[in-house]
Amino acid sequence: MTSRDPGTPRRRDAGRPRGASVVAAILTAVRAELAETGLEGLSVDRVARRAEVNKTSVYRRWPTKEALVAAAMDGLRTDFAASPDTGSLRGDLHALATPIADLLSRPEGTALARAAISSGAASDIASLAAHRMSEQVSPVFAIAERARDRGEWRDDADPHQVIFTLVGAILHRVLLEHADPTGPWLDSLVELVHRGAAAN
Amino acid sequence: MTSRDPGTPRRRDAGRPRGASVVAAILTAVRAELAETGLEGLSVDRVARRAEVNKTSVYRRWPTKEALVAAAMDGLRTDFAASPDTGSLRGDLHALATPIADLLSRPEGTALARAAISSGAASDIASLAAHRMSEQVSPVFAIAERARDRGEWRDDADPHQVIFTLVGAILHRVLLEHADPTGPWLDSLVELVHRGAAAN
DNA sequence: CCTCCATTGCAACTAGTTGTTGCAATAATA
DNA sequence: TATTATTGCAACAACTAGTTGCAATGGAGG
Repeated sequence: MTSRDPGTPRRRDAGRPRGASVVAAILTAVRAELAETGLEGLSVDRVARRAEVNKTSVYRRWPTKEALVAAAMDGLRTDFAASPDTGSLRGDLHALATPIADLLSRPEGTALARAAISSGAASDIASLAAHRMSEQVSPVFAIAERARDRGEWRDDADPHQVIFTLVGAILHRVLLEHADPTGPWLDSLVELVHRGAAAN
Repeated sequence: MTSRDPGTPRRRDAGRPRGASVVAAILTAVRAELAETGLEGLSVDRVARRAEVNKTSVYRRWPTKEALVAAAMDGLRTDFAASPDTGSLRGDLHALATPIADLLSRPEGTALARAAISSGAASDIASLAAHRMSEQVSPVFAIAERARDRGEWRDDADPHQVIFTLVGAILHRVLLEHADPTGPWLDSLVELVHRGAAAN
C-alpha cells in the first residue's frame, strides 16, 4: 500500500507507447476521405471509423480538423529539391515539373492541393503549405542560377515568376480543367515556359 | 360568404411580390461572409443575420449552401469577352489579363475563386464555374485567331494552354503567394507568356 | 513474471451547423 | 378592399466539432 515517493520524477518512457500504426491509419484515412468528400465534407467521425479507431484517439493527437488535414498533407510531401542538373534549362524545367504534375495527378494530391488553396491565409493548412513551399524554394531556384551561368537565362526574367507560372498552369489544369497534367500536355507547357524564360 | 369559383384559375401575379432587395442583401452578405470566413466557415445563419433577413427566407430561394454560394458567384461575374482588339498580341493579352487580375485582387474575388477551386468537380459551384468559363472561352480565343491572322502566333502554341497558363499564374499569385497580381508584376507576366506564344 | 502507467475505447455531453415545417403577420396588386 | 404570395418566427431533427470521465488494455522496465 506504500505510495510512490513523490520526490522521484516519473520515468519518461514508461507506460504503453503510442501506436505508430494508429497514426498511419488515421492519416491514410484522412487522405482517402479528403479525396472522396473534399475538405468541406470531411468528418472526423468518418475518418475515425475508416481508420478503425475511436474519434477520441484522433482528437488526442490533433486538436482540430485543420491540424489533422495539415498533418496528412505533411505526410504526403515530396522532395522537389532533388531535381537534378540535366545540363540544360529545358531539361531542368522538365525535371522539376514532372514530379509536381505526377503528385497533382493523383487523387490524393489533387485533394490536398484543393485543401491547401481553399483554406484562408491564416489557417494551419495554409501556413504549413507556405512553410513547405519556402523549404523547397531555394534549391528549386538553383535551376535559374545554373541557367544564368550557362547564359541560357533571359536577363529580365524573374525566376520566381517563371517557376510559379509553371506551377500555376499545372494547378489550373488539374483543379479547374479537371484534366491530366502529364504527358504531351506537360511537354508542351515546358516548351512554352522555356521560351518565356530563355535568352535569345 | 361566397367562395371563389374553383373552376377559375388563380391569377398568376397576385399577392406580395418577392423583394428584389432581399435577394441583393443576401448575396452581398454571402460575399462579405465568404471573404471573412471562407467557404468552410460560412454559416447560412450568419449570412441571414448580416442581411437582416430570416434564415427561412434564404432557404426558400436557394435549397443548399452550395447553391447560395453559386448564386453569389454568378452575381459577381465579369464579362471578359469584351476584351478589345488592341492591334497586337501583346496588347490583347494585357487587355485580357487586366480585368481578371483586378477581379481576383479584390477580397470578394479572391474568396470566390477559392470557393470555386475548393469544391469538387461534382458540386453546384464547380459546375457553375465551368459553365461560365465555357461561355467566355470562345470570344477569348479570338485573341489567338487575330494573332494568327497577323502572323504573330506561333504555329505550335496551343491557345488554350497559353490563356490558361496566364490565368493559372494569376491564380497562383493570389491564392498561394497571397500577393497582388496587378501592376508591374502583371506586365512582366504578360511579357513572359507573350514570348511563349509569339512567333519568331 | 508483474507492476506501472500511458494509451486506447467507450459513452455521454455541449454547442453550433444545415435544412425543414407550421403558423401568424405583412404588404403589394388587382 | 380582398386576395394571395411573401416574410418572420419558433420549434424541430439530424449531423458535426470538440470535450470529458472512466474503464480496459498492453508495452516496457524491474
